[in-house]
Amino acid sequence: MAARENATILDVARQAGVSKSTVSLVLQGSGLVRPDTAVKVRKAIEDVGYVYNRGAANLRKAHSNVIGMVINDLTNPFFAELAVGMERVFQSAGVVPFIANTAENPVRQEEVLKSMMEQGVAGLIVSPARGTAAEAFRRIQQSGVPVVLAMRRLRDGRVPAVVPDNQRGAALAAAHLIRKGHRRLAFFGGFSDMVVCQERVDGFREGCEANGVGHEDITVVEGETNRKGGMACLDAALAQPNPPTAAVCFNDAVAFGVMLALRKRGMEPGRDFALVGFDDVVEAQHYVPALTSVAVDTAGLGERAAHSVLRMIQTRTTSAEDHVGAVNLVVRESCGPDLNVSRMA
Amino acid sequence: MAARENATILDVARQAGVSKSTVSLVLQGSGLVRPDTAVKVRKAIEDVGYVYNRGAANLRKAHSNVIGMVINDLTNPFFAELAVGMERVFQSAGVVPFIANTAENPVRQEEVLKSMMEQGVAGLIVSPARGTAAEAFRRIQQSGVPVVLAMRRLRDGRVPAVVPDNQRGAALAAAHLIRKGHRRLAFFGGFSDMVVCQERVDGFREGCEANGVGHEDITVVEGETNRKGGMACLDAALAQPNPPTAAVCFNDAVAFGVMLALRKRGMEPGRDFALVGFDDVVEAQHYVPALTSVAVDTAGLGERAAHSVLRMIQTRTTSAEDHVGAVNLVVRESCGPDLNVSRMA
DNA sequence: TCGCGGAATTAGATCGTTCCAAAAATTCGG
DNA sequence: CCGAATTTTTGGAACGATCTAATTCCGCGA
Repeated sequence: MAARENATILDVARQAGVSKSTVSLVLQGSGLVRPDTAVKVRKAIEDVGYVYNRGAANLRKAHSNVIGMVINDLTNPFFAELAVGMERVFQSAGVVPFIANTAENPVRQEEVLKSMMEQGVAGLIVSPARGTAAEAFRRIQQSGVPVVLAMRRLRDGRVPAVVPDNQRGAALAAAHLIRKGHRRLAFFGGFSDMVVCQERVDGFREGCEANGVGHEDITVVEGETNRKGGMACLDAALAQPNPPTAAVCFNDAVAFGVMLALRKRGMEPGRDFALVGFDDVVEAQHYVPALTSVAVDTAGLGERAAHSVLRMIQTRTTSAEDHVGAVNLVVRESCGPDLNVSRMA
Repeated sequence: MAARENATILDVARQAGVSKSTVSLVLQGSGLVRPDTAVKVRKAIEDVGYVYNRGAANLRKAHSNVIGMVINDLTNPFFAELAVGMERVFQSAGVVPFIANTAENPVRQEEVLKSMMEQGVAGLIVSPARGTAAEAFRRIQQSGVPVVLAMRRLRDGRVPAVVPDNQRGAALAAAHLIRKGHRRLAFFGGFSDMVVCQERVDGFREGCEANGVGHEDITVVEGETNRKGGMACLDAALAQPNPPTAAVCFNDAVAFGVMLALRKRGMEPGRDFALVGFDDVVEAQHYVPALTSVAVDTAGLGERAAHSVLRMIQTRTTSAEDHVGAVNLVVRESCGPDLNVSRMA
């Protein structure tokens, strides 16, 4: 009755008048125990206020029911959404996801990963911090814990990843801007040491070339992948002799930053400068003007990643296929109406 | 050398040529072991690729180094920020925070809490889902695990909470609108069964009365605490015979929703309808028009809550003082210029 | 050389669970 | 009513750490 300080399986056994083994059996829902005994045990569990000690259990069990989600920036709604997608899958698999934030800091990430390993996670989903070396995961994989990267790939591709089709997305965006009549384009945000960024820039270049915009009319401005970075990019780009009239942004946050910077200069996004974002976060459709963006189905990718780890855990392997998610351009208002038609490709 | 499948303290001991006890001592940084032995052991740890098994350790240790953070809506940037504030504190205390999301669902919350308890958390910080009963925490507190509520208080105040001064915040907001010349005010969003909401509505009423706006000129519209809820609230309010000209919103998300709904009707936020938000999320300053909002120092509250749990863990108590954080009104553009003084209510 | 005291190390019990093999209880056919 | 077959239940040995008390080292003064 009176919930003891820390009741164990033994206390439950005593209370129910059975052996600890029987209690254990009931706990894992084994069909071996007679129904009325099970009922008795469950009642005893209630009565003594027993809480299962997973730590002790994991000592014997092959693997735990926790999966670690290590995310590089929880404050970006984009990643929060990714997390939510994964949670959905895990929940129905009886797995508990523990989320941790690395704040884009590789050192912190190292600590967090260590912690998760110590905690005995069955698998890991990681959206790696900028500057993460593949090395960081070798150890983990070696000890048999499956790792799946989400949203960001590593240069050394030994770690399976679930990512959107960055290249195609950026190409679509570039093509759209050119179709609108723009001839001098820029890519804003990200750093060349991030694989995602490289992919997007590559796609952007590809989209430009394919539509008749040459190397000399392209500017790539590196910068942080948040609002502040976006503002800086715009300033840098407009300071050039022959400034671009439109930009594909590394992500929506950068695009929002660019909008801000434009307004600050008395320019109107969409009319005086065209913008395409990337990720299509919820905010994109609510901004004024609504942001044209490359939609990547974040939650879907999250689910996919979750399924991947689950399968890897089951099959006891640490390798898996990469998965590249489809993207599509959601056209809204941030690229304005078509520029005049007199221009030819 | 070759990292074994799962090296234990014993393997390390063997490798270093000492006993497991010595290794254990080194692991917890005891000064009892001779420095060169410690070095030898640490090398062995590296060599065999040992990972500490916290589950096993917790079996003997008084309490673990994990603290659970249970959050009701991770996709709200507001809560993400709260989480980040807490993490900062925990990190420097050598504690690892595990975050879980309840998606505002009490059932899910129950599961998550159970999981955390099973995992042997040393403490919990919870931003409770709507409709949480104090009952949910009785068990947990009884078994000696400290719980601190963040941002939301429960009706039955047995659980210590760290919350902003909701009442004062709402009063400030109301006063501001009245000072701007508004005479018919509304409160948008939230439900009367949430304590936070009650507090804010109370403060709103108080602010109105104190500034000469009477009961009959006040409308309170309940609704979800997100964009969608905000849109619904505006529609409901404007459908009234003598509609309000300004509103205090339950939070910024609601305010953003109201802005959207206004635009949809061809009305301009700030000019045709004044708005004050609550929470002052980062987006608030970036919207057009920038949102006037009640700033609550989210990260600060997070830190405060974190410190609270830490202290409770140390002193082995499950009770603590509530803490009410200061608020202040950040005036931006969403309330427009002062209305002209000639008009009367 | 011996004994002594403090520093460093260690054996062994223990934490709360799972799993195995074996024991006990039950069912059933003859 | 017996024994075989089957269903339930159970004791005891793990799992990988910590902790306590005991043991071994080591330098040093007598």
